[in-house]
Amino acid sequence: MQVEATPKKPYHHGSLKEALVAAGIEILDARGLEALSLRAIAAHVGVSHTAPKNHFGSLKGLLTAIAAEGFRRHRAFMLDGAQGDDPKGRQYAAMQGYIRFASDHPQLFRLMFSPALCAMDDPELSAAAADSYGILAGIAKGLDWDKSGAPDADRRSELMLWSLVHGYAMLSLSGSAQGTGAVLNIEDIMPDFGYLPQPHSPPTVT
Amino acid sequence: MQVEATPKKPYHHGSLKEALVAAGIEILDARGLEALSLRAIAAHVGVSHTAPKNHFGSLKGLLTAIAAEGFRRHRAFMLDGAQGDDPKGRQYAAMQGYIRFASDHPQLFRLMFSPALCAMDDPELSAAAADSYGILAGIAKGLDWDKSGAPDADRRSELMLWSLVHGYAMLSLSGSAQGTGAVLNIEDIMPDFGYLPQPHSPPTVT
DNA sequence: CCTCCAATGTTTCCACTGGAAATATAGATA
DNA sequence: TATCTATATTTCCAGTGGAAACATTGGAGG
Repeated sequence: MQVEATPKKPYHHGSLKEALVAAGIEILDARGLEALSLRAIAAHVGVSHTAPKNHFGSLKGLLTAIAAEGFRRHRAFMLDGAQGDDPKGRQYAAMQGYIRFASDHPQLFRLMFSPALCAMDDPELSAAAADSYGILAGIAKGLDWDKSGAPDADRRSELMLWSLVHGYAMLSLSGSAQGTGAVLNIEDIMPDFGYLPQPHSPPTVT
Repeated sequence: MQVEATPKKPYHHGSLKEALVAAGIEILDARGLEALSLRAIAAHVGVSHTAPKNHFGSLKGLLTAIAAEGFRRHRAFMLDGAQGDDPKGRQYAAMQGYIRFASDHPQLFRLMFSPALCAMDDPELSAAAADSYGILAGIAKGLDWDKSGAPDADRRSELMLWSLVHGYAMLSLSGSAQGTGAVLNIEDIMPDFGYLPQPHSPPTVT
């Protein structure tokens, strides 16, 4: 080897872990789940396909980290616009954020709930998921849907709300629901929610 | 296992199409989605891995046919036990059947709603899915959840019910819901459904 | 009856995948 | 300075789905 005209690329990337997760989400949004191969992600960062193993162990480990980041952004979507004075307005914005995240990042959303692709029991992933769920649980408490007075009424209200919203999002992504292509709206499944907030732009998630 | 006692295996299978779908569902139930390869299905039937192409075009075509059969069995689960006199009892049994199918055949259920794996616009698949959805729509009409009097109130009631049940099933399969491992119960998300039918055995689906 | 044809399977190949193992590099530490 | 360790590369391998050429068979027409 003789002349190295171009400045040499450092052997060590420096922040490969974060770069791989970011690259994965980019590929996911741009080319979908089928394009999300270990080699594709590595190439996107300019690294060999075995480099991720040092940081994530396996492809599943990397996908798990991507899903965890997905939950953090998911949470950001729910919090976005949910900062007003009106409690009901905040609830509406959060629920709408849940749905909007699913329709804006369908592939990432599916990954986040695919136990075949990521390790659901991973500490980082379950922590991020729990943070996201916490917002939803707060809203459910406000709604007070299960009036049975049972000791687990709160938990059941949460589960009802979560099932309703999650099912709506999933069915839309599956192309099974009739509203395919249309903009998802929380009022489609909660007509008595009865609150129309101002339109807003997506949150800036880094 | 199709152990044939006769010495000579015929060159032509005779009913490869049906056999492949059946084999696919068996593998799905026994070893999960990751084991469901074209080669595995073909080997299970005792045929080369390129034979399915004549009948299904590609792996996606085969998976689509498997999903369609899944919807037919899904419908059978909802109809099972929904033959009594009491309308509310029939409704309960059908909803519980929806959930029971998901927990009995989680991998098949996921496949049925995975647009990345099967062609949702396939005529056979969408017809089977529509048949299944029809039962749910009938129940929604009976519930009359959307009392807004809007012209699309029926469709919205259907969507609400479907979202609720589907979301509950999906979250449980994802391992995200708290009731992981527990037997799914429709009353967990519909506490006011207020009807407890007799226990029954799964339907015999062929 | 025979011939040819179209349907159905097989063989062989190829590009691609994730992972294992040995090796190279470079920053940190003694 | 010498080594150690984390990080990244290279090379290999079994497995995947699909394309293409070939083989087998049952059936439709002469």
